[in-house]
Amino acid sequence: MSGFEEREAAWITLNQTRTRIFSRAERALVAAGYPRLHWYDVLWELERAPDGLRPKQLEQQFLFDQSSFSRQVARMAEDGLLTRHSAAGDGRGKTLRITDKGRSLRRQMWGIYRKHIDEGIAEAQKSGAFAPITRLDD
Amino acid sequence: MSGFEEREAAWITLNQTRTRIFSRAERALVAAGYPRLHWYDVLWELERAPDGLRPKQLEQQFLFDQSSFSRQVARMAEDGLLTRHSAAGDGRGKTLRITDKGRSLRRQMWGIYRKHIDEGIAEAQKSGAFAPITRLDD
DNA sequence: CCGCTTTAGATGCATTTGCATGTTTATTTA
DNA sequence: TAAATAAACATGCAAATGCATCTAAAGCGG
Repeated sequence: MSGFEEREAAWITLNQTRTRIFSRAERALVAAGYPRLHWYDVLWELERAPDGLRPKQLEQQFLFDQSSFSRQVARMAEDGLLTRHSAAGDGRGKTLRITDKGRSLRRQMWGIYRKHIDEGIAEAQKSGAFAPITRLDD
Repeated sequence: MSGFEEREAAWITLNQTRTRIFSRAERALVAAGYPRLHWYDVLWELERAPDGLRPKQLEQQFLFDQSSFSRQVARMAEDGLLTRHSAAGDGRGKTLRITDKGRSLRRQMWGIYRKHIDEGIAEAQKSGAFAPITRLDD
């Protein structure tokens, strides 16, 4: 019953659901003049980390490409959304901290993002998209 | 019980699971000298469509950007993975068809892709990642 | 049949990505 | 502890992306 084909069916619905929600949310954010979701994700993690985070930690968590992320962080710093101090006790690294502007932007983006999450997940439930996943669970 | 916070928790695990599987599969594919997964997706849809598909259909299904997809198709055609005939009965459009080379490549990629799907979904089950989704289901 | 609007797809151009590599600092090993 | 190796970011460059726009073919109202 829990053969490979069910795992693949689960993957397909999982992927479709995530793509649908992600695309809609991004379109809505861009249409409203906000940055994209990978910026949001960084702001959110930094907001939850009072002592800041090292770029390396975020790269690994989000599986970002190191060099792309390095430049993304630079752009976010230029926009005043975060700061880069040199890391205490490690002369190679940086410590990233969110700014008030970053916190404020994240909150505004969340209003839009959340709406699409709620709609998209509800929609997926209704269409039974998660059934294969649920079945895998028992 | 089925409040908004559970939907958001479902979204987070959904997204993490898909990112993990996707990234690992892509890395493995690139490391093995194969194209990325958005090429795979196109090959797969074309393989299941004996009469071919219009680019517009694929764009909408995958929520690809139109211009990016137009060029992706051009690259795939250059590589001999698909053909572009002018569409019967519509002078504006094209009909995309997979080639034998495309079919063969898709099958090879599937060997790698499938492994990561199975491992990733199994891993997500074990860690209880789908519990929030399951709970939303009743 | 003729403009007017819409649709399918391509393309110019600026931005972003990702691989490879560079630079600096930390860590390990001989 | 000096030399070799590894780790954390940054950067050069070629390729990919995405927005705006273009072209050509349908579709449509008169």
